[in-house]
Amino acid sequence: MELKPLEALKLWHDVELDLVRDNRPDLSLRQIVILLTVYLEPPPHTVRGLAKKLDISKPAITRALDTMGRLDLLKRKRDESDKRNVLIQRTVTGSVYLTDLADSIITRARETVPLKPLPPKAPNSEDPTS
Amino acid sequence: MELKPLEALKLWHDVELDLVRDNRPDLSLRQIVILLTVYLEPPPHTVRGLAKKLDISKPAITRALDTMGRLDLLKRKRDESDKRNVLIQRTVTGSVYLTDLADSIITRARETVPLKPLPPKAPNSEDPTS
DNA sequence: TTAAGATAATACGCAACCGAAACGTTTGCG
DNA sequence: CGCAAACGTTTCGGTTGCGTATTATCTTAA
Repeated sequence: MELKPLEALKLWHDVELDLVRDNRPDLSLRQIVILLTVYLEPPPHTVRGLAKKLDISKPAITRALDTMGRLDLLKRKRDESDKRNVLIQRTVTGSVYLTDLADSIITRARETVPLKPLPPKAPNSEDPTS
Repeated sequence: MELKPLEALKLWHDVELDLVRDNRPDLSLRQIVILLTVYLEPPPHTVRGLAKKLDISKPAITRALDTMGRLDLLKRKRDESDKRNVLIQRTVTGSVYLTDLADSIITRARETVPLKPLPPKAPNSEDPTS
């Protein structure tokens, strides 16, 4: 995928503006990273594993799980085979949240970075982002 | 630009992971939106204008300017023609911050969403994102 | 000149977050 | 069995953020 700097920043801006404006719960950067990791990478996910992978302290993970658990974006489950562990699991609400996020990214990407219609030289009259 | 849902989320995840891991100042979503708006849209920018455009309360804008001003990501300047206004201006540090962000987005986009090398059927052994 | 309006900043109370350290529970090794 | 290690949570002190309401400053119109 090819992307110019101004296009990249505009895409970022537009998507984050969607996040800020909608009444989606106001997640912090770290929380979103945790949420995405749980949904994108294969289970199992533990507090310690996430802390290590994301370079975030364990208490910060715990607090993020508290908050996002309250929002029903993900849930905890005790590991029965080793009761010291807590397994972090996905929820329907969380899936919906991320589906909406993906929609926003895709839509904004389409608006911001038009597919080039013809390969060699498009007869475009604009050169907005050099 | 074409993007599949899982690609979009992975891109988002990877870039935010860069943000979380690097020692870049820990800006909130709203702060980043403000920063991007100031750098992407034409001046002048005022507190009231940003508050209205982004649908954020004025005190929240003021606080964000305090924080990001301390970080030298942008700066305030009194409007001499109407001293009630405060004009928000760019800084070198802020430009560097956003250049780094753009780099991260572009790099991650290249990793995550490879340009299709041959149109009909590439001899790829993987099908990670359906 | 004075009153009304506009603008940004501040005060206040509250909630969430942070890292470091301490804690309770569970496991597993000696 | 007993004790150290592993794991997640909680506590602690401090910082930052939020929205509402208020304040200080500046402009403009009567």
